[in-house]
Amino acid sequence: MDNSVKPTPARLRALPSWVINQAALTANRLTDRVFADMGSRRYNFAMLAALDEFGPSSQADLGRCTGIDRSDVVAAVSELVEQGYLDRSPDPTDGRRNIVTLTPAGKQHLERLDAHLTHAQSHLMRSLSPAEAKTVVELLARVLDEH
Amino acid sequence: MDNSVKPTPARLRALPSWVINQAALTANRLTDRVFADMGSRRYNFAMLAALDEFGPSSQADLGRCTGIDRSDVVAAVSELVEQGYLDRSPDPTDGRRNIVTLTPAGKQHLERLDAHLTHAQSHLMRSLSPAEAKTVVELLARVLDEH
DNA sequence: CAAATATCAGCCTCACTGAGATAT
DNA sequence: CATATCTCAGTGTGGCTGATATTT
Repeated sequence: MDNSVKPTPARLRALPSWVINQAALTANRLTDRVFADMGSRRYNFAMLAALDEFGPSSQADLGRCTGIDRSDVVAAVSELVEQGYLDRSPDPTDGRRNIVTLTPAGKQHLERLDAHLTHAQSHLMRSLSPAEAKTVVELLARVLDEH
Repeated sequence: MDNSVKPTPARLRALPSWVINQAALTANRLTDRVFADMGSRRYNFAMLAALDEFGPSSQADLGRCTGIDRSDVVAAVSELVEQGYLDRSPDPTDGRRNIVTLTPAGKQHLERLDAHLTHAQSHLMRSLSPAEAKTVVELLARVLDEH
């Protein structure tokens, strides 16, 4: 055994799954701090973003388009309703559903979060050119589309 | 509210942290299943890979080069010792340290894991050309180097 | 009847913190 | 004395499962 400083093992560095996971850890550390500073969470932001883009939706739809589990959607929506950022009411045309709606305060909160998040992204990707950052997003998006 | 199938919100699709995190979830689902099938875990593989590449090491060194927390290294090494894949013995030259060594069975196990992992990687990245997959790994590696 | 929705209770792993005992 | 290592106990979250009640 020697005492020299050791780099990341080559077997790990060459493994897409490992590199992607380490990058996700770094990304989550940065963004979760932003969310915590603003009294929110990743899932909450995803709910707000979906409702802003698609308008009032059922919880099941919210879960499907964000990839968040049905059970976690319940918790995130409940928290956002308590904070006054969402309204939740039964769907008059389908008794199984709730209709979730973005409030004006929710829209404001979304924009605040978005601004801070944008800043965190450029910090995260600061070692890449804008074109390279775009490449990463596009290639990973293609990976996601196939799974 | 409409009932059409909704895609991922644009605000999320454009967020590097979100895309990277979703890719990591996909990658971890695939690899963790491989590990589970072979009675192992991500952290265990990282320990084996580091010891194979650098030779006998202290637990602190293992944690540093893999990015795994000191406390989780203890657990992973203990499990691997129980399975007969590692030896752990006190460092005669430094009473604070353990020297962790890969056993022949551990080396064998590493190679088995590696083979199955390689297969899982090509499944994960199947929508990208080899060159594109390499690009993703290289760009994300640069992101990691800066954090 | 089968399928979809919302909710709840609980699980497991990962990532991490803090503190202690020991050694340098 | 300050620093480094190993260990243990415990925390929090994220992601997920299973069951239930209700409705379509």
